[in-house]
Amino acid sequence: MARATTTRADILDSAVRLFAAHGFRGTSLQDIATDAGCSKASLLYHFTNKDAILTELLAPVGPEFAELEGRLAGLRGEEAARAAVTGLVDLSLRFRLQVKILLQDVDALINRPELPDADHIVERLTEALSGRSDAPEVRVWAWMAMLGIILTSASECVIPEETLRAELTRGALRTLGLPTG
Amino acid sequence: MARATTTRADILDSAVRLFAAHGFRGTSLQDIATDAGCSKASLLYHFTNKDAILTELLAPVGPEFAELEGRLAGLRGEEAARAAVTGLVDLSLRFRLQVKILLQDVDALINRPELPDADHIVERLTEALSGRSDAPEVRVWAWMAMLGIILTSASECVIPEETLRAELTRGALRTLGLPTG
DNA sequence: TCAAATACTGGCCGATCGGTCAGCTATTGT
DNA sequence: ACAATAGCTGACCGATCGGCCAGTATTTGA
Repeated sequence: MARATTTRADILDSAVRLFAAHGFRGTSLQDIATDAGCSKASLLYHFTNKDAILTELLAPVGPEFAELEGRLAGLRGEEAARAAVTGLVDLSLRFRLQVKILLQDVDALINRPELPDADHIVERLTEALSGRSDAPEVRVWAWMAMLGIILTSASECVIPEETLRAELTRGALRTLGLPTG
Repeated sequence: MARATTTRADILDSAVRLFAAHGFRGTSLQDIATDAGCSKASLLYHFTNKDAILTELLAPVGPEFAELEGRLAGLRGEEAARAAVTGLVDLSLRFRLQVKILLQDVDALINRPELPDADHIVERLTEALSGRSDAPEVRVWAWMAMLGIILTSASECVIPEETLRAELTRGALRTLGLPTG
């Protein structure tokens, strides 16, 4: 076997960063190839097509979620909520670039000059963020919120991993009304 | 002036629906023209380019937000939070297709088979959704959450306007820990 | 009645997209 | 030493994209 000067791993590394930065549709095969230092044709030697690259990037997330669900299956109440927070923060940190991909196109649109800086209004909402709800909308709410945390943290990679993990866990627990132990 | 058989309003109506359904990048000028029943060249007679269509669609949102901010400027505490909820729900309903545009690409990616159905995990998070935080992440959190509400409600347009408005307002107030009076 | 202006269109353009293919190169096992 | 093969590439393909333009039809005000 000839030495692989440009490996699959290099391609995946370039792809996940570019997808996270410019979105899936906003990243061309040529962009990835240039970043990885190889030709576009080399990409399609290692992967059947562009979509297969994204598929491989997202593939590990599914089983990890399934495993977390399994760990939560036997738990109830506060213990379950605490384990869910810990597990989700851990997953979000390990797959933070993947999560960023999901939010990239939102980023691109939300930063358009026609749209307002929503901070001032949201500030007032968060002044008294609390309450309880089992309405179906809130599940989407909570899911998007978790993604929102990662969106913020993903661009602050200078923060040490462990510090970030502790901060996120503490913030999530506090927001859920659980003791931050 | 010749009679406008295909007006600017028709084009904008087609565009906002298609952008909301398939995203900005996922909608071509030809798609819009076909839906509006005119030629692609006619689009570019009424609008300087594709981006100008999106710009015009998003344009009214900014001033409305600014006006809401002005109304909130003199308020404090619970009164401010309540007015913010009412105003945001109202804005979200009036511009629900615009908001859907922002979330469309998230939709496309989040429904990939490699990704898990996050409902089971999020269920446990929402079991005890409460708490309080003034961390900077939470502003993004709250903003994404508000978008999440709309994402859910936008696909349920069969619900009467007033019912939806009341439900959203009540849910938001309850989640903020304010009396739903 | 008739130029002027508006509304609109088919056809075309260059650029870029994802993807294919024949062939080159370097390393491998024998 | 030498096929075999993995890794990689330049060149090219058809499709599609946003955008341009000359030209046509319709309605207008004078």
